[in-house]
Amino acid sequence: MTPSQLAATTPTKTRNRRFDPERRDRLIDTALNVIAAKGVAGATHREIAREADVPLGSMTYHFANMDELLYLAFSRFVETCAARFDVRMQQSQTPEQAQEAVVQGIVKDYLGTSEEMILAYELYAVAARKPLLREIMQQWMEASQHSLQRHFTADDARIIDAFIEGLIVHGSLAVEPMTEGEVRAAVHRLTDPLLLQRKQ
Amino acid sequence: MTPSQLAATTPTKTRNRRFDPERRDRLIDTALNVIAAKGVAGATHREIAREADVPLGSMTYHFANMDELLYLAFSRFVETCAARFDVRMQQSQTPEQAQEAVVQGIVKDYLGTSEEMILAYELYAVAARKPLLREIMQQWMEASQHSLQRHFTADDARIIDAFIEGLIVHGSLAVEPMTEGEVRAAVHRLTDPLLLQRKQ
Amino acid sequence: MTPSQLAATTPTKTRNRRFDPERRDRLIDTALNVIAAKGVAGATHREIAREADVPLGSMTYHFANMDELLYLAFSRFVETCAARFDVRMQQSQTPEQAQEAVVQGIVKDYLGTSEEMILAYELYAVAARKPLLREIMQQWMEASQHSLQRHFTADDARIIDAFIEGLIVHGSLAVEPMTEGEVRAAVHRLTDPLLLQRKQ
Amino acid sequence: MTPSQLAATTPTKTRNRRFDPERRDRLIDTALNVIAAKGVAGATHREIAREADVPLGSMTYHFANMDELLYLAFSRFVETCAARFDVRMQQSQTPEQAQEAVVQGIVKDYLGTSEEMILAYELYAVAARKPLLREIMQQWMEASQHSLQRHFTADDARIIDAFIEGLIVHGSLAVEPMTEGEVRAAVHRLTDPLLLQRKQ
DNA sequence: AATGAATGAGTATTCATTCAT
DNA sequence: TATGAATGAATACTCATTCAT
Repeated sequence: MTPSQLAATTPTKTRNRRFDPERRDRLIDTALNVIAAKGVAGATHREIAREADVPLGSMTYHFANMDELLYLAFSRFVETCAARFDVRMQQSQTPEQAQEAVVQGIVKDYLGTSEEMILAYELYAVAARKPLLREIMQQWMEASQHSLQRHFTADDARIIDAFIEGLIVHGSLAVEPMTEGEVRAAVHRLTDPLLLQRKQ
Repeated sequence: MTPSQLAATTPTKTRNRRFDPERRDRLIDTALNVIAAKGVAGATHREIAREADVPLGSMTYHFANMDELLYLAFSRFVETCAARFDVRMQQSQTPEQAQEAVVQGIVKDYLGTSEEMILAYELYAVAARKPLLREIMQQWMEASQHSLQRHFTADDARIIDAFIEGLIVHGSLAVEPMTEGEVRAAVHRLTDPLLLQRKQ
Repeated sequence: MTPSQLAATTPTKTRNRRFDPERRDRLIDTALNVIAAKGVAGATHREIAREADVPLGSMTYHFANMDELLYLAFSRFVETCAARFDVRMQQSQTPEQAQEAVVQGIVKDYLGTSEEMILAYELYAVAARKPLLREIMQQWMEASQHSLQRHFTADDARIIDAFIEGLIVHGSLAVEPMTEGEVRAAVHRLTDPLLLQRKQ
Repeated sequence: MTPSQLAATTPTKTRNRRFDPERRDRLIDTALNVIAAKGVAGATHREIAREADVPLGSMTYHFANMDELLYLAFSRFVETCAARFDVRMQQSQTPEQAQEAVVQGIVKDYLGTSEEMILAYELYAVAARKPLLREIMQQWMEASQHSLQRHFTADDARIIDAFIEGLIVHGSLAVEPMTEGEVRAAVHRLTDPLLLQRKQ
């Protein structure tokens, strides 16, 4: 067998890329992608390194251990989601716009892309077991309710937030996903009476 | 002292336990316990076998592979939950009793024991990735809505079911878990208007 | 989950077939098929039992161990091959017919079906390591040379037999398999001079 | 006695042998030895690692999977055999020397050492089933015929090569191995007529 | 600062064989 | 007599992490 033939069997080395200042950052994004694709269980150092085209040793150089990386990845995910929802709330002026923003938040941000939902479920599961990640989950809820409090009372915000949660879960795992119309009807049923007595 | 006598003196090694007709069934229960304790990722053949005090080879004798075991375990979990909820609904006579049964279902069956919640989250996460387990999730939803339809229209049942889902998730992962009073208030806010126009 | 759904996951039991007098015989044939399909290494009790639709316990009931089964299977294979070749030689009257019978034996019996060749290679490999199976190999050679001695001297028979062997191996593993014409030319080149001085 | 002194007294555990730059290469050789000793089926990661005094994890670090290792091992084997035969052919000047080189190649290189034959049989068997290894087999044949074409026409080379193959198989598996004299007689019977009309 | 090599613990799964029924 | 249940040893392979360079 000639050396060139041998090379076909062994993975080709495409590297020697020493300078890569944003690698750490890029690895966190890659980690999220891998979690979405294969779950937390499938998000191994090896898999993430391969996906990011980075040497394996680089993983533990940048992150003390997997838990740290998970923490960073899910933090970023939650921040992104929370910020996006806050923009929707912030841009709403009237109560009716706020209602519709909730509907759009559910339909556009979650029901559309299964990737977001998968990440959320992975976070639920892991948060139930690891306190560090549970904190992230709680920050998300607080941020979410904070956004809702731009238009609703604290108590109502909590209820609405829970409702959003439920609609998303149901909407994504049900045999036939909820339509935008169904989501809108559900949101209205809960929030219409609230609007009458809303925060002034 | 004959060898057999000697064996009697030696600390019982729990072996030679050849006949064990309900082992398969017991293993499914053990699997659920292990999933609750360590997650799907931690529910390995070894761990379940150790917990059930059964030789490792016994696992793959009884279950073709891990997915089959997961399927059986989560099926049992879902059946138990669905049956319990159906009893609550069935025992309710008036709409007001049905409302309260929903509240009790949330508070007693889920918020009380974190184990049930953890199992649910694990199921969400794994259902989002494996079609076989997604089916279970969907059967659960259908069963749940079927129970609710004893007292509510199909459309309302779907909304209420989603709301229950959200209250449970929020209730269990929030910094301070929801109290029974808060849950009751939330349920009433959604279902009170429904009762007026309810199924006759 | 209903029982019927569960059955889909667990292998269906198609049995309770107690009376099966030729089972042992059938198992030997099945073993040969499995060896041809998956090699000696892939011919496990489980695989053969599955292929023959027979309970696993039946394997060790009929055969003391795998070596015995291998012995019986390869014996049958060799007997079949040897008998077939002997018929070819026996039916040849003239030296020219014997020559052509050799050609046909190579082309029709081996080069055509890769299954026979695979079984032969598996036998070579295993015979080189296990004395019991080496005996079978030697019986085959003797039978083969005995058949050839109907038309050639003992010394020539041995040479011709080796040549047949080589043509078969080359013919079956080469990039482009030998054609019937090439085989005929090769056989003639070796045996034509022999015919002149042949056994009278 | 300090712990470190204690360690010095304990029998060397051959560990902490971190740096071993030619390990991969050595493992390929060890693999060949194990295949020769126990067959492809017996050439397990564990066995090869033990034989090479290397930790088990080292095997899958160096080779993506067993097939890759088999490929590399048999490639090396075939290269060695082919090179050795080519030297014999290259060193022959006259046709008569070439004839004798063929004889010596058979007798010295194969009939003498059963290890080489066993490796060849294992390769046949595995080549019949795995396309990747079949390629190796074909490269071997091509190399072999290329060497023969230093002295014979392409057509004759193919026939002679097949004949060599058969003589080796027969010679090694027969009840009483062929003698050098018998091999020489056989080779002469086939090649003498060829020499008269040989390549000029 | 960065990484290729290395490793021990662990993974699901397969297996020949035993044995109580 | 025949077999389903059982099991300990073994298999290929993956992994997070360590560490010498």
